[in-house]
Amino acid sequence: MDVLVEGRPVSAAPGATVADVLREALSGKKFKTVAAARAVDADAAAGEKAEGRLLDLSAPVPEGCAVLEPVFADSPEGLALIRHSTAHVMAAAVKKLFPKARVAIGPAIDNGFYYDFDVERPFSSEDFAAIEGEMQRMAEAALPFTREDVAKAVALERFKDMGETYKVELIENLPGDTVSLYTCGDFTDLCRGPHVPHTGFARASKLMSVAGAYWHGDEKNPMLSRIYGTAFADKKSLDAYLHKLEEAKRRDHRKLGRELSLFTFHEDVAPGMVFWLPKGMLVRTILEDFWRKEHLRRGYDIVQGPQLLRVETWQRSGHYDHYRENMYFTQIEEDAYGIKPMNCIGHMLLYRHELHSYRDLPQRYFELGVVHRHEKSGVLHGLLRVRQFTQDDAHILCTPEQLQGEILGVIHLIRALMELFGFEYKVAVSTRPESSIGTDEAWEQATGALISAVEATGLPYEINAGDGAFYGPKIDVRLLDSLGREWQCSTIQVDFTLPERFDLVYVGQDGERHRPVMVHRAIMGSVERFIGVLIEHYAGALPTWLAPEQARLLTVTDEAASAAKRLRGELLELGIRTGEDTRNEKLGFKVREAQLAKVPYMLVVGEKEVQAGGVSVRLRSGENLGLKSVAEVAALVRADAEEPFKRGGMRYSFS
RNA sequence: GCCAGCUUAGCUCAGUUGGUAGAGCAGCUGAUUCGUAAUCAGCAGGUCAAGAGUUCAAGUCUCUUAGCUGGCUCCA
Repeated sequence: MDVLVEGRPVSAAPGATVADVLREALSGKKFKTVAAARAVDADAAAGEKAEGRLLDLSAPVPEGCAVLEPVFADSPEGLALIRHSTAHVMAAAVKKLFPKARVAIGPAIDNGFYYDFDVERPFSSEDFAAIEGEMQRMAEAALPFTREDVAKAVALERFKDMGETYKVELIENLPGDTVSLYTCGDFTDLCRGPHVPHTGFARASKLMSVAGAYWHGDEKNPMLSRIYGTAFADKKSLDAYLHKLEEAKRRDHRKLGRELSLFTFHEDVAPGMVFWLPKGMLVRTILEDFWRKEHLRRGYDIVQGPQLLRVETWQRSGHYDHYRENMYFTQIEEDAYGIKPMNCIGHMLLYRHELHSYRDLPQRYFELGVVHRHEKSGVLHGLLRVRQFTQDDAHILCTPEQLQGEILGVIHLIRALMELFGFEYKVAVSTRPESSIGTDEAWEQATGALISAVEATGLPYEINAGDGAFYGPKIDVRLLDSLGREWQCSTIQVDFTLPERFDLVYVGQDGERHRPVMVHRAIMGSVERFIGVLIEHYAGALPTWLAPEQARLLTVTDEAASAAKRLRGELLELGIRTGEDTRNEKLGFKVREAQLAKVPYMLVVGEKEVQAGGVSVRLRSGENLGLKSVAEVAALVRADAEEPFKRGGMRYSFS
């Protein structure tokens, strides 16, 4: 039988293993880094999309196999295998050191792997040294991973004998009559495979952290002790990854927020609520001003509703039944009030203020609305997950015929904003959750409208089944932070239910009253979160249009102080946010501080500049532009600030 | 909420087997007037997160509470 390997035919003798064929086909050196192989059958190979299946190197070449592709250790697929196998090695080490531990599951994940254990005493990072030591010994021994396929009943018997109750449960729920087991050293585990040939592939690994995790992710189940680790094809890649993590810590918005004096928290006073310092508030103000103007330009009306609404209203809206857990309540005299967790009710009551004609629709209400949501304490995270935040919220009331167009308009606005900042983002459509209100028909209609709108834009998207809001399905857009974690920002939700509950109407062409459709949408999502992601995205060096201090005058000696004060006044007049550092310090020190504050333009004023009536310009990149006049500096800053707006459909009014 | 770890000066962190708290930066004072990432000296700054317990003695050991950090979806 002939098999194609890297485009060349190789003969496979009867009974030959995958390893035999690959060793034959590849030079000896190259073969050493092969972790597994991908086999494609003859009939599948003829098709366009031949995916094939992964095989152990020790497996026999399957009947009818036409193509064998080596999976190299440093390929993404090979890495996943190494990580999965390293999880087994870790489990073996844990079983050796803690014989009572019962094993649950141990998959490879994005940047490594984990394994869950049921132990009397949860693991702590102090256990790592011992476990890593044992793993290292196994890696050096290069023990083979051996596979056996056994009948389910046999496997059940074996794992029951070992007291591995989680594995027993897993086997019971597996389809088919046989299961595959992998043994490495003294440790046998239920596993679909494949694995790397031996534990030598697990030499570049490191345990990262411990965490509690529920069996099957369900909080009703027992809590297991999870150990996270990572593994790479070689030590160098592992070190590079660890270095990258260190770098990411430097971009952490919480650290930068303190260093740049943007915001602070007083966790004991108001956990999960932001105190905005002057510079941070300035960034917010600039962003919000820009955003209000952009909304006015796009036909939105700016409105504002109250913070507190009486509890009866929340009962009517359904929030009391479906969202009470996350709401704050307060009692004054005889009346109970709920602090708004969302802005929609206010906007509906605004709509009810007058009778609307179909000619007035769509009506788009926009509000930078402050909402409070009582999130569980364990999930709070800097600006990215807070309890009080500001939504760039809008509610669009329109006729059913206008719905599609309105959704498209919102998606275009999302794209324009993402392009302005150069964000990468992911789109998902979330469908009806268990706890929800409204008819099946309305849900289907709304979900269909969202999906066809996304498809019309050609953006790739995924479906999150059951992840919708209680009143309607939604489109979500998620951004990534410096560690690659996803944070939801934009959301578009179609709602046929609340207009019903609050009896919203418009008068149609026919003179009859009709029910409008409501679209809830937020683009930044939360101004707090969006700024948090922005800080990490730019590593604190905000683009010039958003920089709280666009330029800073640095004096060389006291002699230049009065000139600096005058120049600052002139720049402020020209609309440049300018600071000054006239302290009695060396220039090098002032440059360093301005650099750390990530001020885009450093303007040095010394004897030379006073003589010439200008400033010496240094950029935060370190580049020196030489002597410039005030007018030239203002033009430079202005052009720099406006630059990002040349890309998309956004407008920036310099003021 | 649950699991682990953490909480010492404004910030970043030391603090030995339990013996009574220390540094750098920041702040204040003074000297210095200096050319593109840290001038020097002095001063001041702490109920060691809060509370309880063990002990002759607790930052250190035990318990409780609060907060923070990382996890808790990705099917052996």
